[in-house]
Amino acid sequence: MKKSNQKSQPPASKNENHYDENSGSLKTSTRVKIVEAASIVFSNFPYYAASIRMIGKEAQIDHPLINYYFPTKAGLFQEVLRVTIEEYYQANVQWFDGLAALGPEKGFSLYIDRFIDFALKHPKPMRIIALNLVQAKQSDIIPGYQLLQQFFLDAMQTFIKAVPVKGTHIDIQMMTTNFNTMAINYLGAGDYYAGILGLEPQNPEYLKWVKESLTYIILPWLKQLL
Amino acid sequence: MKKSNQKSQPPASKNENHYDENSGSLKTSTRVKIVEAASIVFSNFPYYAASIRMIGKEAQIDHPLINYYFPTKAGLFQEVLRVTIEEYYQANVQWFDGLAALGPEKGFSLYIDRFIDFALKHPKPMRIIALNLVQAKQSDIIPGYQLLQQFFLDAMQTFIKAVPVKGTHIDIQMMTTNFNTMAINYLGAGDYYAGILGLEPQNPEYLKWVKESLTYIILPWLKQLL
DNA sequence: AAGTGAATTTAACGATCGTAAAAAAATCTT
DNA sequence: AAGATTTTTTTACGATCGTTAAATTCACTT
Repeated sequence: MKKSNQKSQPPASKNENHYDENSGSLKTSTRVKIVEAASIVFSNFPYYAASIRMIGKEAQIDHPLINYYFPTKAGLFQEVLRVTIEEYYQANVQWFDGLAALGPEKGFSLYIDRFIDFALKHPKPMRIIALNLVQAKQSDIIPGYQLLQQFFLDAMQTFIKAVPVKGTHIDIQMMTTNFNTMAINYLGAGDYYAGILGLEPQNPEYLKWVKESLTYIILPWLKQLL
Repeated sequence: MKKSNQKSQPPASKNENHYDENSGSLKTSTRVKIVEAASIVFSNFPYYAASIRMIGKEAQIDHPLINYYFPTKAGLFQEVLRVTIEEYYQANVQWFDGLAALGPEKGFSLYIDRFIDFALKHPKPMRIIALNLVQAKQSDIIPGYQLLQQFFLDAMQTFIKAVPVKGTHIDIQMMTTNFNTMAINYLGAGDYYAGILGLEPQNPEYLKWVKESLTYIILPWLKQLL
C-alpha cells in the first residue's frame, strides 16, 4: 500500500555528472552542485547560522530546489558531513605512507607537513569539523553529530593500523585525541588562533608555529609509545 | 543641544542590589537578573543560536524589557563576555598563589586541580568562551570578539607575572596558548570531548583524563622554561 | 507532435528573530 | 495627593528562517 501523498522521488545518488552535448563538456548534476555549495557554506558558518538560502545562492539555484533533492536541512548537512569526513579519512590514511622507515622525528615531521599541506589545499573539511564540534548544549545537538565523534575514533584506528605501537589503548587514545583536538583547532579555525598570535592563518610563520606546537606536544609522547 | 528622539536612559551600572522593605531581603536589580540569565543562555548556546526571548524566559521577565536595559543583543553579549572574562581572570590569578615554592611537578599539579575545581563550580565562563571562540567566517565575527582574543593575552601575562621564567616571549606564548586551547576545549566543551571518550563530563575519570593530558603536554615544556 | 514524468521556478505559509513604539503600571518628587 | 519620571507590559513591525504546494518548464518516450 502506497502512501497517498508522496512526491516524485529525486535521484538519491545517481551519476554525479553527465555529458552535455550542447556545451560538449561534463555538466555537474544539480545534486552535486548543491552538496558542493553546501560544503562551502557549512565551512564558513556553523549549522544553525548557515541557511538554505545561502546555499541556494552559492549554487546559483532557487533555494526550494534544494528541498527537492534534500527534503530537510539536517539531511543535507549530514550528507556534507559524511562526504567531508570521508574525504579527510582517505587523505589521512595516505599521510602515513612510507613513514615507518623514517623513525619518529622525521616521520612525524613529514606527517605534519602532509597534514598542513592538505589543510591548505582543502580547507573545508577541517573548518566544517571545527565549526560544528562545539555548538550547543547536549540536548539539542547538531544533526549527524555521531559522525563527528566517529571522526576521532577513525583517526585513532588509522594511526594504530599505520604505526606499530606498544602503548596501552588508553595511552594511544589520549595521544591521538590530543593531537586531533589541536590540529582541528589550529588548522580548522586558523582565523581565530592566528588572530590571537597577531598573524594571518596562511602566513608561513603561523604554519610553522602550528607545526612546532604539535611537535613539542606530541613527539615526546609518540617516542614513548613506539 | 539634546537629541529630540531620545528615550529615558536606563541605569548603566547603578547599585546591583537594593533593600526591599516588603520582603526584608536583598532584591537583585532587573539589570543584574538579565545579565545572569544571559550568561546562562550564552553558556548553553553560541551567540547566533541564543535568543533574546530565551534570556527573557530565563530571567522571568518579558523579553522587550531586555531592550530597555540593553538596546542591542550585541551589547548584552559584550557585557556578559566582559563580566565572564573578568571573573575567569580574577580566579586565574589566585590559582598561582603559593605555587612557586612547590617546584614544577607539584606546582603544576595543584594549579590544574584548582583550575578543574573552578571549572566544575563555575562552568559558565569556560563554556561561553568555548562556544563562541570558533563561530563564523572572519568577515562577520561575534560581537566583542576582541575580548576573546584578549583573554589569551591576559592569561599569558598572568602566567609571566606569577611564574619567573627564562624562555623567550615566543616560547612562553606558545606554551600558554597551547595550554589554554586545550583547557578551554576540554573543560569548556566537556560534553563533546567526554563524549568522544565515552564518558560523562563530570565523571572523575574524565577529569583525570584531562589532567593527565594537560600534564603530559605542558609539564615538560614548563620545566624547560623554568 | 502529443503525452508523460522529472526538474525547476514561483509563491506563500507559519514560526522565530531583534527591535521599536505605545500603553500601562510602578516609583519617586514635590 | 498630584505630577513627573522610571520601569514594565503589550502589541506589533519587518526580516529571515525551513518547508510546502502549485505552476511552469524541460527532457524524453511513443
